[in-house]
Formats: sequence, structure tokens, C-alpha cells
Amino acid sequence: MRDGEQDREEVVLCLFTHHSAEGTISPILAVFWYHKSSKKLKEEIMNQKPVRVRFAPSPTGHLHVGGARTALFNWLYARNRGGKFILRIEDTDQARSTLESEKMVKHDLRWLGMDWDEGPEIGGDFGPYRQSERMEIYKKHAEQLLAEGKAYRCFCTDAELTAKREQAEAESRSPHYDGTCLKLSETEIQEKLAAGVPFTIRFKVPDNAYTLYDMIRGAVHWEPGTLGDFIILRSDGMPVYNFCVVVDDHLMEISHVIRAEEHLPNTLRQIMLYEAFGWKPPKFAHASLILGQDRSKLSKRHGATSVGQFKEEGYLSEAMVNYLALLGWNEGKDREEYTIPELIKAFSVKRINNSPAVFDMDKLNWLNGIHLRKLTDEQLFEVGAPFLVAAFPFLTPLVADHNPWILAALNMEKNKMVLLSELGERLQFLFHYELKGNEEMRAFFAEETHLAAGRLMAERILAVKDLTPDSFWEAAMSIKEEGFKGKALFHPLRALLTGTLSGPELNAMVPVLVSGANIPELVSIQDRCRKFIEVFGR
RNA sequence: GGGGCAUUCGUCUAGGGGUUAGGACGCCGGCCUCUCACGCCGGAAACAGGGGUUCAAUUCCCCUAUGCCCUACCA
Repeated sequence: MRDGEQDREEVVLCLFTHHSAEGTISPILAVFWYHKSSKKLKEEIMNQKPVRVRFAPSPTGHLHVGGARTALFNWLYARNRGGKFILRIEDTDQARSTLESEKMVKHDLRWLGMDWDEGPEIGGDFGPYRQSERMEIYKKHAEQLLAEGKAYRCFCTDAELTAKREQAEAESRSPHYDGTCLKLSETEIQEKLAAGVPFTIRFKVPDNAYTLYDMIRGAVHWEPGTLGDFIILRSDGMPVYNFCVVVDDHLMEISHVIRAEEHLPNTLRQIMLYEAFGWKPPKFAHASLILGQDRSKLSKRHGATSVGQFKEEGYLSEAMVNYLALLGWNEGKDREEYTIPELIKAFSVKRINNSPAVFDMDKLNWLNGIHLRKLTDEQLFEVGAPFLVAAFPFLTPLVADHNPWILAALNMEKNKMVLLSELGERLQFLFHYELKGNEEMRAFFAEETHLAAGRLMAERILAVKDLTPDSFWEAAMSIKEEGFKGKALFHPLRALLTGTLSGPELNAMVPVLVSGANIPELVSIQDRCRKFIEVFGR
């Protein structure tokens, strides 16, 4: 227990969460005892504000795994507590924000299985949910601080500020704003205003010490003087992140802010603003950063980091969510595998870690395999078919028809692949059969017994009039009478059939090959046998 | 430069004043097996360093080191 806040968290967790068998969550008020002082507790529960959390991406590109994890922690918390999950678009950086990015982010969130209760398009009682549509609100609040003398106009130009900063650094002083414009007289200000000199609005930083009680880190303390007066409204009238985040979180009645540690230093600015407005801040929880292999903050240069890329590479959203949840959070049990409903049930903020975590592709891959193997036929078809079609476009009609052959083909690889994108390469053998110049086959059939088995089986299979899985096996297995058995029998058969020494189980493969004979691009068993005799026949 | 946060196997982590420091990925070995996988069994592998406090520190405190984040008219 880090502090009193934690205590309360745990209590409410017990009382507000209910899981039905289907894994859906319904908030209920089950009153059962938890603590000696249950009367006081009940009172507290009734006074407890509903959980309202938000994910607030800036739409400047794809959804990044770091952002996805932040969104996930918020979403899991909301769903666990029967609260609301709000999507807010932080697009005050007009130069970098695009509607296209916003769409991609939303698309990726949905793919991961996260839905939101309030947000752009769907609306809600606290909208609008795009910061670019809330300009009047920010302006009004900035002017309020201005009127109250808690903020002031700054007429310094960019060049002047840069010079001041450089000089401060040269003299190894803190590069804080020096407060030049704070000393401006009222007449000077009016003159500049009349002359149309552009200005920003700066927040006058109080000379106080601050302590933040973070749900994950406990008390975080700042001494006075760590911060210079910072800009809240740009000269073009656009508000700055640290300002609108406070205004919005308050107006949207956000109860908990769960975000990455990179925002921890910013929180000081924010609690100053809450104080200036006389608002009660939400509870903060700062999760640690996700790092790349080199232990710096995960970014594009570490390779695939956008959620969309993982999807394209054949990762399952369930695996992604499972992995992301485990990156910086754990239930406290020796458990790695979770479905999404299981995560909702198990999640708690207080078990989020406070030390940075390296993104481990190996473990993600392993989890993907785990989730892949748990897929039902229907699910496997749904996620696998697109990859099949991408590799073999001529299968499009079969997929459209939900032809069972597709499922049979997918099932051959279900236990073997790590990524769905391997499907193309793994099933290549169905549509290609090449023995000439195949060094592996030459070496294999250089062995006398292998060659003999292959020849015999090819001939006997070709002699079958109506090839079915049964008649196939009968013909192939008939060479047992010649003394072939075990590896000496199955290995040559595999080689004969696929032209390689590894691949799916023969038992699964034969029906796929037989029933796929009507697919023009598929190389039939007969053709395989004929080609074999052509290359390795007597 | 200043501020903040962090530090248990290579990686993700459990634990926490007295433990054979537990699990998972990856790695190695074995079993299963027509191959490759899956699965199962086993193995190697960690408390950053130095000071305290204590009968006892990996666990609590301090310092150092290291890493990361913030220090923008980015979010």
C-alpha cells in the first residue's frame, strides 16, 4: 500500500466489477463486506465519481505500440471498473495532424478490439472530442488566467527566445524563460497590442513545491524553481498540449489519467494549472516506457512499431493485446496467456510496473503461435484467408465461397506457423513442384532405397484409377510388402509428394492434394508422380 | 546543465528482512514423431556497485554508477 489512495482503489475494484460467463462486464453494486468500517466505506463508494478514462492520441501517423499499450491500459481499466473509455483527438499541432492519421489510429484501435464510449463521430455529453474543435474553450480559459493575473502576454519573438536560451546554456544557467514580458508596464502592453505585435500567453509559474501522488510511483516531489513560465497559448491562438490537456480532462470529468512515463515531468505543469483554476486534478498513473533492443524509447528506427504493420505481418490482435498487456503489467501470477475478457477481469492499475520494458519480438512471436493454435475453424478462416489470397490470388473465388478446401489448407499449417504471413511460403508446394535442379532431392534420392521406394510408389499411385485419400494410401502403402516401412517408407513419400523433406503432416496433406485437384493451379498428385518418374525414373 | 523516474537471469517478470531467489520467452539437451513444428521433461542463466540500519539485507535508508524521459510557440 503506497498511500491512502491505493487503499481506495482496491476497495472500489472489488465492488464495481462483475463478469458474466460471456466475459462481458456489467457494473453492479454488490454490497459485500470488505473492511471493518463498512459503513464508512459504503459512503465512500457512493461518493466515488464514476471511472472516466481517456486515450488522447495526436493524429500524426499510425498507432504506435506504445500508444496502443497506453490505450489498452485505459480501456482495460474502464472495462474492468464499468467506467467509460473516451477517445480524444489531440490535434492542436496543425502542422503534423491529419484526419487520415486519425482514421488510421481509430482503425487500429478497433482491430485490437478496443471500443470507445465517447469520441469524435460518435459524440457524447462532453464533446467535441477533437481539440481543434474546442478552440473557443481554450481561449476562454486562457483569458480567464490572464484576467486573474495568473498568466501574461509575452511579446518575445522566436529569435529572441532562442538567443536567451542559448545564452543561459552558455552560462550554464537553467534555460528558463527570464520573465522579460512579465515586467512590461500596462502602457507598453497596450502599445504593442495596438501595433499588432504577435504575442503568446505564458503561465506565471508559482514559486511553490509540489507533490504528485502517482498511483504507480507513489509520491513524486518537485522543489520550487524547477520550471520557467511556460506558454499556454501560441501566437497563432492555438493552445499548447499541457494547457488543453488540463482543460479537457477537467471538463470531460476524467477520473484517472493513465499514460506513459514520458509525461511525468509534464504533470508538474498540469498540476500547477489545476491549482490555478481551482480544479481537483484526476488521479495520475504513469506507466513505464516501452524500449527498443538498444534500450532507448521505442521508435520507428527499431523496425516495425506501428500496430498496422504487425497486422500486415500476420500477428493476431489477441496476441498483440496479450503481449502489450504483459509489457509493463502482470497479474502477480505465473501466467502469460490471456484472452481479452481474461485481461479485463484481471487488470488493475496498481500492478502496472514502474521500470521500463524492452519490446521482445521473440515473446510476441511465441504468443502469436499460442493464440493461433487456439483459433476455431471459423476464426482461422477469417484471419488466414486474406493471407492465402494475398499469396495466391487465384484462390479468391474459393475463399469467397467459403470452400472447405481453404480451411483444410489452413489447418495443415495451424500448428506450425508463427505468423499468418508465412502461409504463402509454407503452402507454396501445393502449386509448385520442382525436382530438376533440386539439390536436396538429388541428394535424397541418391540413396538407393529412397529411390526405389519413390519409384515404386509413384508407379502404383499412377495406376490408381479413381484417386481418393483411401485409394492413395492403399497404393502408397502397398510397398510395405517389398519391405519398406517407417522412415524408409514415409520419408520418400513426403519427398515424392512435395519435393522437400519437411512440411505438413502427410495425413493432413493428402486430402488437401486430392480434393484440390480441381484447382487448375494446384499440381495434382498424378502430375507429381509423373514428374518424379521423368526425373528419377529408370 | 537542470529536474524527474528507474535498476532481480540476454529479455519480460514474481518475490521481498532469514527462499535451493519462482515463472515465461529465447538458448541448450532429451522424449514424442514420416519431416518440420506443437506438446512434454530437464539444463545453463539474475538481485548494478559502495556504505549504512539490523543478529540477518537482494529486500529498508543514503551515496555512486548507469539507463531512460522531460527541459519546444510537439504531444
